[in-house]
Order: sequence, then structure tokens, then C-alpha cells
Amino acid sequence: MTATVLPVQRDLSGLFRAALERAVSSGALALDPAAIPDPALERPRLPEHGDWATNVALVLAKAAKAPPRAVAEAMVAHLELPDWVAGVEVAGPGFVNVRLDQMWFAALVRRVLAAGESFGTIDLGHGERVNVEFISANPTGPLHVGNARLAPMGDALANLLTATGHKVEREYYFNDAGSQIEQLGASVEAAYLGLLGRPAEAPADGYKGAYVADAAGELQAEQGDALADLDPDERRARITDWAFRRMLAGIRETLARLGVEFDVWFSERTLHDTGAIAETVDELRARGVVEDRDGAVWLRTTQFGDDKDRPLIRSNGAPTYFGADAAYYRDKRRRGFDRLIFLWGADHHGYVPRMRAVVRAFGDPDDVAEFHISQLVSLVRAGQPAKMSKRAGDIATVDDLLDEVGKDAFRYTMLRFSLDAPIEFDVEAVTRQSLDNPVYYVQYAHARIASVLRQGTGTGFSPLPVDEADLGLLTHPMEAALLRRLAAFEEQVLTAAGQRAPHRLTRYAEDLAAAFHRFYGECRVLTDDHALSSARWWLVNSTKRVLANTLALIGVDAPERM
RNA sequence: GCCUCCGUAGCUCAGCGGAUAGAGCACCGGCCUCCGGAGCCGGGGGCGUGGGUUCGAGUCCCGCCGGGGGCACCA
Repeated sequence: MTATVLPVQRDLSGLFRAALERAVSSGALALDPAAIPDPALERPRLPEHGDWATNVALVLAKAAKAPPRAVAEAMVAHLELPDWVAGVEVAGPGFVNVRLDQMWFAALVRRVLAAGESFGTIDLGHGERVNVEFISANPTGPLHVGNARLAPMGDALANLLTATGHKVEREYYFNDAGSQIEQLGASVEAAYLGLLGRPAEAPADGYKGAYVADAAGELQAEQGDALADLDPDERRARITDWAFRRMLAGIRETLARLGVEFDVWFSERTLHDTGAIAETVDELRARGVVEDRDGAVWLRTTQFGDDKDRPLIRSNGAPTYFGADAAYYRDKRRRGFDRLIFLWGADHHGYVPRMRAVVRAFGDPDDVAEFHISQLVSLVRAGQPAKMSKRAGDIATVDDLLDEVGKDAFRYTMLRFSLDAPIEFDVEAVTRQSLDNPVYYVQYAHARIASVLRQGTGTGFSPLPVDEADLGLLTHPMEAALLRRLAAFEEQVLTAAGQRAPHRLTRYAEDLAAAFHRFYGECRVLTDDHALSSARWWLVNSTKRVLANTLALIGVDAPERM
């Protein structure tokens, strides 16, 4: 349910509440005045049902011991309508539909143009500090599409939270301490020695992708054979460190191409090096939720809803990955965040209960941390499944995809679907059908408006100033439909932010673009009628603005030409 | 076996407990003397299944069926 937070919703809700109170005090309704709720305002699905509707009569029918329609009639009879409401009507089983006056839409257009880039922002968060952690793929190879699905998603979510009044930081957590990194080092080392014609055996479960050979080639170009004759331990350590940095830099380059920038790159190793893990264990021990068993240190996560306890420290004294994650959680909280959002891939699914347990083990309320799991992206080439394992060799990297489809199509395609829906990304299809991709449909609407505006300016059209133009002329059905779509933007931002569902924005963008294209087919902007053309000029200007703001939230360009 | 996500049009997916369930693709048929045809208009077709909650269920709860993912002192 959409929270009643928009000014227009609050105003209408207040009107209906006042009407109910008057109906009760006049005896028209038999209700306890204290039982009158704040009427909820929602969008009717059908345009014929007006701009807003309240179901309050259906909700109150039982308490009022009257049929819903009778409650609605009594309420409406006691309504005092402001001039910006054109009318209300009781409909269906007892809904009260509200039709806004044309002057409300005229004010909307002026509000869009006055607010500009900030149209659609609304302060719900009151500066709440939110950390959004996403991707966090281990730097053992290039980013692949599975991980990269979360790049536009996390970035757009961060944009949405910023737009709704939160103070947001984007964070990437990378594992630079584990055996996977050592495997990477060993793999690159073997490839490097191989290039030099030295005997070298690639680790059996090492990484085999072409990028390993590429990295080895770069290393050779950089260092020649200088590393070959080092002490094996030092050579391994130096190559591992070099390879890890190389991979991390590659990931950052890829993310830069995607238009994603992180505020914080967090190294797992620092948790080990600074003693944070040991401190975390101590703190949890002090809270009485840790137990020593079989030489290992366990967090009693079962006490907090997990199905089995989890070790923080192995019996050999080394921290587990989970131990590091507990320390990482503690670190984020100590940095002062009010809320932590984790966007994880499907493979981390089983990890959620134990991390929830960590939240509770620290005595934090559940809603401090949100864990969102994205379903898989399966990559398909010409109908054939493509392997995505970094170890398997045949990987399709995000860079490859970006070369083929570009940043905007990539981001938009990944953002069109709910996190809960698996995506089948057919490279062939996205490439071949790129002209039919919805992203172009939306961008085309923006470019088309820009073209109209250029045309007008180029031919010397000079609209009346927006405050003088008669926006009441915008009464054509296509104009009315377009105004309705514009009016929906703010609630779309609220809903998308509140539900952590950026994909709603792409659907909205398509609706808005469609409303514009239909308008465009029926209504000429530049005509001999100066008053009408002026009104339409500001209408398409505000449409362009809202399209641009929507695309900005999802990180897609709004082109003037294409 | 346990946990979890999903099941809506031929395909890919939207759908905030509300009224007559939508879009794109595909298919068929129309629309450029006029601001960009990357567009517009029309057509056919759908909520896996059985209960429950509710004034009202595609939406919430339980079962069943079907599919994806996850189950480590791995990372």
C-alpha cells in the first residue's frame, strides 16, 4: 500500500476526515468519532474512476452498521470541496472517486518546471544514514553479468534513497584475504612462468579464463622475467598481490563504464589486520552469545532464528568468512549508519539467516539491516546457455556486453525486472533487437521533445511565460492522459524507494513515454494558435523534465538527439 | 530432507489487499503533403491447483504440483 504522504493525498485525506466528522456530529453516521481513521487515498486503475479514490467507506461500513455506499453518500454529503477538486462521486461497492480540477494540473506543470532536477524528491528519510552494499564480487577475475546485475540495481536504489531524503553511501566489500585470492595468484604465476618457458603446473582448481593468460602477459610485459628467479614464496606473494590489484582495477574500470561509483571500497584484510575480528568475538562473548566447542569459537545463531550455530573462529585459530562478516557488520554500525542494505546474489541466499542472527546478537533491531537477494542472470548466446563460471574459462564479461549493447541498454535491461525474477539475458537478442529495446523507446521520447523544442526555437516561436500561459487549455484526452502520467511521478519515486524496487521506474518511464508518443500523434505543439501552442510548449517541457529525472534515477542518459 | 525465490498472454516480464489484470516481443491488419515512423491505431489470446482469512485475493496464510537457487570449521 502506498503510504499517504504526498501533499495531495494528505489534503484529500483531511477533507474526507472532516466530512466524516461532520457526518457523525450531524447524526448522519452512527460512529464513534475516535474510530474515524485517516482515509487512505489510492490511484484508481481506470481513468474513468478519476484521479484519486478512497476506500474509507468500505472500511467503516461494519462499524457504522450501514452499507458501504450509504457511508460514502453520507460522507460526500458533508464534504466541503476546495476549488482544485473538480468533483467526487460514489462508485462501485462504495469507493469515493475524486477528480482533480484542471487548475491542479496547471499547477503541477508549473511545479515541475520550477523544481527542475529536484522534481520528485521528497524528504522521507530526514537525513537517515544508509549504507548500500552491492556487487562485492571477489576480485579474482573480471565482473560477470551475474554480479553486474546488482550494479545498476544498487546504484539506482542509492539514487532513490537519496531522492527520498536519506544520506547514502555506496560500498563495495572485497575479499583480499582468502584462498580464492591465493588461487588467483597461483594461476597467474603458472601462466607467467609458462610464457617464459619455465616448467610450471597450473593449480588443479585454479582459474582458467583467458583473463589469467592476459594478466600473465601484462605481467611479463611489465616485469620481463624479473620475477621468475625469485624465491618461490616471495614470487608467489608478489604475483598474488599484483594479480589481485590488477583484477580490482579492472573491476573499477568496468564499473566506471557502467557509471557506478562507490564511496567506500572495503577490504576484508583490514578486518584481520586491525584486530577487528578479535574485538568482535570479544564483544559477542561479553554479550553471552558465544561458545567454545571442539576448539572453535561459535556464535549461537540458533538463539536468533538460525537453524544451526556458526563458527566465528576455526579450531586452527583462523577466522571464518562468517567471522569476518560479523566484524564487517559491527564496523558498519560503528561508522554510524542507521540502516544497512545488503544486495546479494542468489548464491548468498542461505547466508541471510545467520546474518540476521548477527544483527540480533549485537542487540540491534531487525530493521537496521535489510538483505535483498537477486535471482540469477543466465546468459544466453543464440539460444545456447553460456557458461559464466570464472573458473570454467568460457566467461562472458560485462566488458564484452558493454561493447555490444552499451551502458544504457545494459543498465536498463537489468533494471526492467524485479530482483525476485531471474533474468535470461540473451546477448544475441539484445544486440539484434537493440532498436526495439524499451530503453530506446523512452530515450526517443526525450529526444523527440528536444527536437520539437529546437524546431520551435529555430522558427522563432516565443511562448507566453509559463505563469501567463493558459494551461487550462490542455483538455484534449491525450493531454489529460499525459498530465495524469506526470502527476504519478512523485508517488512512483516513493513506491520504488520504499519497496526497494528500482525496476518500477523503468515501467513508469515506458508509460510516460507512451503517453507522450500518443499525445504527439494527436496534438501538434507548434500551431497558429499561440495560446494553445504556449500551453503545449510547457506541457512537453515538463514531460521532458520528468523523463530526464526518471532516467537520471536509473542512471540512463536522456539524449537531446539520437 | 530443510530454507528460499518463482509459476500471470505463444515468449520475456509488470501488477501498492480494491472496481473491467497490463506492457514489450512475436503474429495479423491499418497510418507518413504537416513539429523525428526508433512512432501511432486496431486484432486475437492469461492469474498452476485445493483450501483459508477478508466487505473485497493475481496480491496475505496453509497444503499440493512444477521450476530455479542455497544447504560446509569453503570462499
